[in-house]
Amino acid sequence: LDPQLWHACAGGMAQIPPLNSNVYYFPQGHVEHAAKNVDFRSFPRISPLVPCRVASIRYLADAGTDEVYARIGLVPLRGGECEVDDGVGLLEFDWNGEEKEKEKEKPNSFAKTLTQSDANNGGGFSVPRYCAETIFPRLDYTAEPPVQTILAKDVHGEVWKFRHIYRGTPRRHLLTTGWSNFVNQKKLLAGDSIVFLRSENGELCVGIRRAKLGIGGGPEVSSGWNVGATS
Amino acid sequence: LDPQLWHACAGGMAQIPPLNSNVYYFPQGHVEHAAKNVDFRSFPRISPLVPCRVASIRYLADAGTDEVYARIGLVPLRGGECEVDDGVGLLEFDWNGEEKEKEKEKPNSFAKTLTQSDANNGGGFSVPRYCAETIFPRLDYTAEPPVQTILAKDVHGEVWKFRHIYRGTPRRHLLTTGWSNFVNQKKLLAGDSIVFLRSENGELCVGIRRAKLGIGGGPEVSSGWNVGATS
DNA sequence: TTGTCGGCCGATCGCCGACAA
DNA sequence: TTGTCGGCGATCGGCCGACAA
Repeated sequence: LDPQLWHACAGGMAQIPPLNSNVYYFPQGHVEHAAKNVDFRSFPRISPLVPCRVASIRYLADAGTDEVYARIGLVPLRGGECEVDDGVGLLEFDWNGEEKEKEKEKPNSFAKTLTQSDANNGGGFSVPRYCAETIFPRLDYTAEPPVQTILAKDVHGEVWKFRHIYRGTPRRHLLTTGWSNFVNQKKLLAGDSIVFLRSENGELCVGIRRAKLGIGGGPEVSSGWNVGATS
Repeated sequence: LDPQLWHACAGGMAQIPPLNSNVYYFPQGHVEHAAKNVDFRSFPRISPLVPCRVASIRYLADAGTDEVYARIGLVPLRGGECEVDDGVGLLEFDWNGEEKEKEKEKPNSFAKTLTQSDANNGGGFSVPRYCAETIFPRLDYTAEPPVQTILAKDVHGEVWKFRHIYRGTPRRHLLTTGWSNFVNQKKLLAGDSIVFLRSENGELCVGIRRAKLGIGGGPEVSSGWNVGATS
């Protein structure tokens, strides 16, 4: 999976530490993410934070939901080499809420949260002008109406086809034919987000972010780690 | 699962030995049914047929495909008690091909292989007259046209609703509303069979037989059991 | 008796501009 | 600029009798 598309899908709040950098590994956070109701009192000898070196990073996407995640290989560090590089050790996703795209100069991706009209069966997708003009291929505005076919690769490399038209009064950009099929196949709902990315080789890519995550995301879980402080 | 419906779905070719009867267990046939390419040369000590007593029988149906199967508990017999009751020891299914319903006096089930028109999307189901008159609830032929609602339980106990009408010139029995939904939900194809059964308590039941079995059914597999004879 | 076909009618899909937030 | 709505034409699902195997 292209790291560029991966980061566009994950959003700016998801930070991945550089390869070979030194980070802290938090077993509690890891286990709370992976499973519920693990009782750490059974493992009293585990250190709450473990200095590690980032040995490998794999950018992945769930085959069913398209949700992106990373598999990071960590090697524990021995005694003296415990200097951690920066404060970005904790892998945490928190891209919910309206995202402010604070890209530097060349924003090559755009995310939009689907409205009811976007997700409604039988409807089209209202393309924000900024997205159509900076991310999509150039449209021939001299035609009447201006129309083109958009091809976009998803995180699995599958290509999706959309009809992109500029019409209506006032004029606006819309995705029509192909859109409802995409919504149905990906099981998108109002509130989910769609990401368009123009990759470095000029290819258009498409990713999604679910409003409701496939796993986890529930209310806080007590792992028994700090029960002494709360009881 | 009702054994009556089970046998109607399995067809007359599927024989199940009586409880507590004595049978031969064939490990080779069993393993060839369960897995492919098991090399029996690794287990040269296994006897090719094992006298057993039938300790339990469970009539089951696959949750996904509705295909019926039986789980038979066998207890190996010691030395002297090896008298096998009859020749029905090998559990084998072979219901393919047009089945001849050679029921004795009270045929309470009927099977039909779906035609292209039956399975075609948007079409109905042409009910053979014999099935409509002997299995279905009595239809009021004085109405114009004669119509009734059919309720039928499948192997999971789920109830399906069909509109049964007697119309056309010449007159014939048809299932219309509800039929295409049944075909789609069960993923039926032309060549598959449908079984209607009137159970002892008068309930109507419906089962299916797939033309292509969910598992197995492929070409012959060499298990290495008799390699000496073939090489 | 029953399998297949074309007709036909109603429901749904999906593209459209109007309008307003 | 863009979200939602009603309109409406095209398509599809599904019920029908005609006809023939």
